[in-house]
Amino acid sequence: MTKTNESAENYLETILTLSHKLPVVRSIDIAHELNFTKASVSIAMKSLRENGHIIVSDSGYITLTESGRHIAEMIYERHTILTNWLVGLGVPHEIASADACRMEHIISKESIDAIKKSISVN
Amino acid sequence: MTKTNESAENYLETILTLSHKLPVVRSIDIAHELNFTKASVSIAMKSLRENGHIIVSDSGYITLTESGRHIAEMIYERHTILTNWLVGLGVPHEIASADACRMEHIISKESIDAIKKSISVN
DNA sequence: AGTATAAGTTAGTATAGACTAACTCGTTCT
DNA sequence: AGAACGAGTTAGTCTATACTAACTTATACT
Repeated sequence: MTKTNESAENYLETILTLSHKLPVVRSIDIAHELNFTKASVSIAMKSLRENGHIIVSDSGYITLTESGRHIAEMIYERHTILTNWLVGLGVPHEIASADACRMEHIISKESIDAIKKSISVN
Repeated sequence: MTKTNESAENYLETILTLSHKLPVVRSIDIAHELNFTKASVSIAMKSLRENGHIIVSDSGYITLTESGRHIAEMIYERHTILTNWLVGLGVPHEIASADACRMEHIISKESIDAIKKSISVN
């Protein structure tokens, strides 16, 4: 249930953010958002389903489970922290966000906490 | 010649740092340093050789070419910047260095420059 | 000389994560 | 009814990277 690769984290985060933008989230929406093929998303959703991170309704509507939401929110928070911090250093938002998207999966809890603290101090 | 994956960058950086610690650098030294097998390093060295990033002598001594050193120094500088910056935020050195090791390959030039600038200001 | 050891190489395997092509359904439009 | 489209799935492929096992070679030691 806790097993997550970088790619799984990314999908979960995307589901979370799409759920804020769209009435329902389907595989095809994720494919469009990430510029992946339907096939790739289909396989990824199968894996997320099997690991208990999402539930897919008969109509194909995807919702996060407890564990899925937990991961998605953690990653999303990291994304926000990293983006804000880079933007604060003068990095253009577009670039900051793209960098955050890659860093959010690999940075340690210690480092992200330290960054968070340093931002709140300013 | 300019093609570098994350793994190639890592090998080149390791060759550079080992060359500061050892009289000569061999494949086996890299394997020990990175905790990879001889076989993995052998294949990686073959690829670095083919891409013109290293030269391997008859005795198996590895040296960086111009392009190899260029990449290695760039990555090493990033490593130093990121580590120092995280340590400055209160992250233990061990953890900071490990995080830097992963971030150094994926962060944009813009962001690394911004971090560098923010450190020199302090 | 003959064996042991260290280093390097090769062949074949595994995993992650994307892709294309081709198929199935179900809804919609004429 | 029948074609068309949209969404999802499956099978098979590709690349990057690491692995194990087995081989070669050269040095080194008794």
